[in-house]
Amino acid sequence: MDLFLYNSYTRKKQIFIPVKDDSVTMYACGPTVYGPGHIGNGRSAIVFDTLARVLRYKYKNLIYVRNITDVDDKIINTAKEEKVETSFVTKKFTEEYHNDFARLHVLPPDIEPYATDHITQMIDFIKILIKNGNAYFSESHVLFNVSSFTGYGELSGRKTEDMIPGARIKVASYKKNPSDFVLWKPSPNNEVGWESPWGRGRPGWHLECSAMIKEHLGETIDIHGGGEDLTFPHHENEIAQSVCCNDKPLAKFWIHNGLLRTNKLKMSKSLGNFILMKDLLKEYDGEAIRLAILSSHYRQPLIWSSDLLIQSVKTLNKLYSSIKGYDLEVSKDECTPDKKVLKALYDDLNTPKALAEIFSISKKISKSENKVELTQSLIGSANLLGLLNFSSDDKKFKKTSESNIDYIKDLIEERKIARVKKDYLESDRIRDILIKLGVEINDN
RNA sequence: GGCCACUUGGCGGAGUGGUUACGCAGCGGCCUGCAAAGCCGUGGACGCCAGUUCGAAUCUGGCAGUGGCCUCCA
Repeated sequence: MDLFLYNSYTRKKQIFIPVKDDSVTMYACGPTVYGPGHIGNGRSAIVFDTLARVLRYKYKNLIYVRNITDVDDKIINTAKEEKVETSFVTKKFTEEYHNDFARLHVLPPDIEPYATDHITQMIDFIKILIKNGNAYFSESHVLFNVSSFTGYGELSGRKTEDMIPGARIKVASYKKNPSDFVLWKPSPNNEVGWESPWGRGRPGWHLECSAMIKEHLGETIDIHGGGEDLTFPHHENEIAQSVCCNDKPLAKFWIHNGLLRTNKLKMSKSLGNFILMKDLLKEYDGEAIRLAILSSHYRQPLIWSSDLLIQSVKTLNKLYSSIKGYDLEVSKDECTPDKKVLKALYDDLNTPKALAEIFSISKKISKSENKVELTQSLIGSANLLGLLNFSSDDKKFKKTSESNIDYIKDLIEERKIARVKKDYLESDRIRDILIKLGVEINDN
């Protein structure tokens, strides 16, 4: 079965054929660790994790790289405000991201490079760009000369002359051209920095990805991904740097996930309308959040709401109850994905369609003679989406906070006694309380 | 101003030139002390206006609305 993916670069759905037959390379832009992650960061991680799972299923080898940006002005500013070292900030939030992602059942990437571990590679990268005439030194900065690269703007579909220079950020004096971007910038002695041929300084944002891709995956990779908002300028600049440095295309496929919205507006740190992963995870299980994200196609904008989450919790409970008992008879490696589910996923990661097929298997189980077989197919399919990670005996998918558990257990016990006494008035009263606490009662 | 998306039932959300998507919620039934779950059944939709066509929610054009990007962002 062929895999099709929508390539942002060509704006078409195309058949995916890796550069090397059995080995696939994928790079996704990871977070800048200057603050806690919001659910938009989570969407991106979940989308590329799901794609990685599908690629791993189809191909023998996948090398999936997701970076950590641990040098950046925002990190420096946070450290200043909190009066701590930048390494304290980056360590703290890297850990938070790792925790949040794990609870969303996002598997760790094969390689997770840190920008600060690749300063040498970045300096070498700049040297080549200067030598090739694509970069210049000006007022302690090294800048990429956009006019030296004819392919500039092809990914994002824009021309430099269409853009309004300084529309949001005023044009710096050291730039020859408003579109030029920083490869290296000076650092004062009291800020994080590294020695370089251009003085003590630090790299510009876009450079790390180009340098780390080259280091870990090679000059041309199969898939480069990230949020839609990174298309311009970040990915456009990566292409410019890498193509000019290596004289080869950077990536065969560009994959971008759509942005999350709250009400009408995109969720973003700058607008302040974001929902933190860690806050959401206090109230909902990660699997329900993951289901909520995958219930929409990855390229579509998704309006985030509590209704969506409540629906996901219910749906997940139904899936678990359909395999209740049967899942204990199967081992994970006997579980292979259903053909129709695979077909949906191979069609540009159509997770809503894949979920519809999963529901259809789930519905069949109770009526079927081959309950175990269908359970295997259901679990195998759901696992490919990072769902149904627990056994049906675990109650982890319920929307219940840890602190309530003892109280809930007591209530359930009291209700049992009331029912034995046939005091149904009392048992119904307790059930109402439990329902309000988000606990569903299943008497059989 | 330039460029790019999107618009499907109460809500979420796929897909297709003619036939049930699916999920949640609703309604009717079986089951149950009553519920829930499960099972059976069921109503309800394709932004607006033209065009192409035997037939358009699907293709084409126009319009409207919503959103994104134009050097912070996933």
